[in-house]
This record gives sequence, structure tokens and C-alpha cells, in this order.
Amino acid sequence: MSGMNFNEPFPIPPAGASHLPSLGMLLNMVRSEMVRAIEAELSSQGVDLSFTQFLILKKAQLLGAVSATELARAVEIDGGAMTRQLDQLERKGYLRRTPHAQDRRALRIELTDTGHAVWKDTASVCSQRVITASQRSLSELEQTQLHDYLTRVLNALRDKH
Amino acid sequence: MSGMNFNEPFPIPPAGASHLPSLGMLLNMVRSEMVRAIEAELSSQGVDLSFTQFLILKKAQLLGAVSATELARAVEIDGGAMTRQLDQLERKGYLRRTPHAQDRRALRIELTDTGHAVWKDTASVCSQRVITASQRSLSELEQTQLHDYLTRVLNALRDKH
DNA sequence: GGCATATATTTGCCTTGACAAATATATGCC
DNA sequence: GGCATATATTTGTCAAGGCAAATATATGCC
Repeated sequence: MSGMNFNEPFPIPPAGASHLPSLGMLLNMVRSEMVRAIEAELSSQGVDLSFTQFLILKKAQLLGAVSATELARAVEIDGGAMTRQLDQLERKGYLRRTPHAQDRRALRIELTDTGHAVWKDTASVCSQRVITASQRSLSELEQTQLHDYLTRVLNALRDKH
Repeated sequence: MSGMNFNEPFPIPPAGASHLPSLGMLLNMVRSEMVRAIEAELSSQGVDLSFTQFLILKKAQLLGAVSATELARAVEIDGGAMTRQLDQLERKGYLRRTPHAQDRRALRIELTDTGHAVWKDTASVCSQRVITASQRSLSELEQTQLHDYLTRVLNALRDKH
């Protein structure tokens, strides 16, 4: 039952199998291309930020001053990973850790002026450019639908647990 | 110009900011939920496979006997990563490395009978269940559109290099 | 106040994937 | 044949994220 067919070393794959990537595979591919593209765009503008660091800046800018934990939740990475990313972002001068006034366990994470400027002048523009380019073959309606469908898929995956 | 507003430790985020996740973030989230869900489903069926290993089995089953490099391309991981995943899958008894008859550099990767059985009886069913569940709130048409839109986004990202 | 429990941050350990170097072999050209 | 170049696999190194343990602090209940 196992290995017949020794005459062809690499048999032609089951003809007709149309090889449409599955949804999981497709998400994998689109995500990694988008990450690559955004990092490349940032780097081409002289901004040294990984995709994760880009997200952290984005959320920090959006949420104002927050704790590391809130930021970790917003970016959906682990608390430990956040600590290390904050180390780097602090070293790069994009943000600052301040003790929280009421809770001495917690931090107050804030963008520096440099951080705000990099976000506003470069990072947000880069990501917008990539996202726009990636959707250039979709109509307005289709872009909305894509967003909507992905959100519904996400909800389905999270409910069903 | 930097840090006014010391009275609120965690200022309310810019009200009205609707917080719609960006496409990049959304892809991140959907992908990681789907990976998590498929791994959980596999594990609940007693199958010890990471998502990557699941993809490798899937492609190996689909393509028949292939070289490690072809498999790496199909799954979109690095050749080095593939070597290590093959080590594990071989240890688990799901596949076999055989020397290629015509090319002594290359391998011929083949599923074992166990590998075929696990794929057919369990793994393919698990992933199908998750993918179906994740799309349960989408109509047939919407599922097709989602696939189509993602494919077009992928092409846009890859062309525009 | 004192104590059990919960939370915030940090650190160590582990696995994974990317990238580069090493090795073996193939291929095309002279 | 001999050599330059390309390809397949493996291995080492590195950065990243998940998880668990350690530490400090907060909170609720007695």
C-alpha cells in the first residue's frame, strides 16, 4: 500500500488540482508581504522600525499615555515581548517610561517629541502608502467589504472558542 | 511643546476615534487566531502538529514526492527552517527522506503511510472544520469574494516591488 | 493592621524563522 | 576533462514572541 510508482522520481502533481491556496495560507502570505512592504518603506525613509515597533508607536500615539500592559494588549503581543520592545524604542528615543502616579507597579508610556514627529511625518505616511497600494486593485466598496469580511471572520474565530 | 496635561494620568483616548483596526493589524489578528484555532483543533484530536508542520503535510500530500526546496517554496518558509521541520516530522514518523535518484544533492520527501493516514483522517478534517467555522457568517458569495480580494491584495503587494 | 489574591513589569528559557556560511553536487562552457 | 557558476541541504547565529517564574505593589476582606 505504500510506495509504488518508482519510475517517476517527482511525479507530476495530481493534474487538475488547481492549487488555490487555502484561506490560512493566503492570510499567511498577505500578512507577511504587507509586513515586509511596510518595513521596506520605513527603511527607505530612513526610519529604523520593525513592524511590531511600528504598531507600538501607532497605538501609543492613538491611545495617549498608557501602561505597558494596555499597550501589549492593543498590539496583541505578550507582556515580556513588550518590555523588550520598549527597551529598544526607548533607546531609539521614540518613547519614554515614566512611573505611574497612582499605581507604583505600573508605567506610563509616552511618545517623545521625536516619536510623535516620526509617527506623524514618516511612519503613518509609509503605512498609508503601502496599504493604499496593496488595495489599489480593489474598488472602494471592495475595500470596505474586505475589511468587513475579515472582521467577521475574526469574530467567528473568537466566539467559537 | 512636549508634555502638558499632567492632571490626567491616563487621558481618555481622543474621543470619537473609532479604533477600526488597520488592514495590517486585522490580518495579523485573523491569521494568528486561525493558526491558534487549527493547532487547538489538531491537538484536541490527539495530533501533535504545529501549523507549519500541518502546512508541510498538506503540501507534501498535494504535491507527491518533492525535494525539500520545493516544499519550502510551497510552504513559504526558509530552507533552513524546512530542514529542522523535516527533522521533527521524520521523528514523528509522518514522512521520510530518500535520496533523489538523479540528483545526489537533493532529497525526495514522501509521506509515510502514517503521514497519509493522519492527513486524510484527521488533519484535513480539522482544518476544514476551522476554516468552515471561521467563515460561517459569510455567504458563499462573500467567501469567494474574500478569497478573491486577498489574492488581489497579495498580487498588488508582490508586483509593486 | 494582616493576609490572601490579583495585577504590572521584568527576566530566563524555549521554539521558530530569517539569513549567511559551509559542503556536496550539478551544469554549461572552454 | 577542467573550471566557473548555480543549486540542494545542513548548520550556526540572531531576533522575536510565548510562557513561566520572580519581584513589587495593589486591593479586598477579616
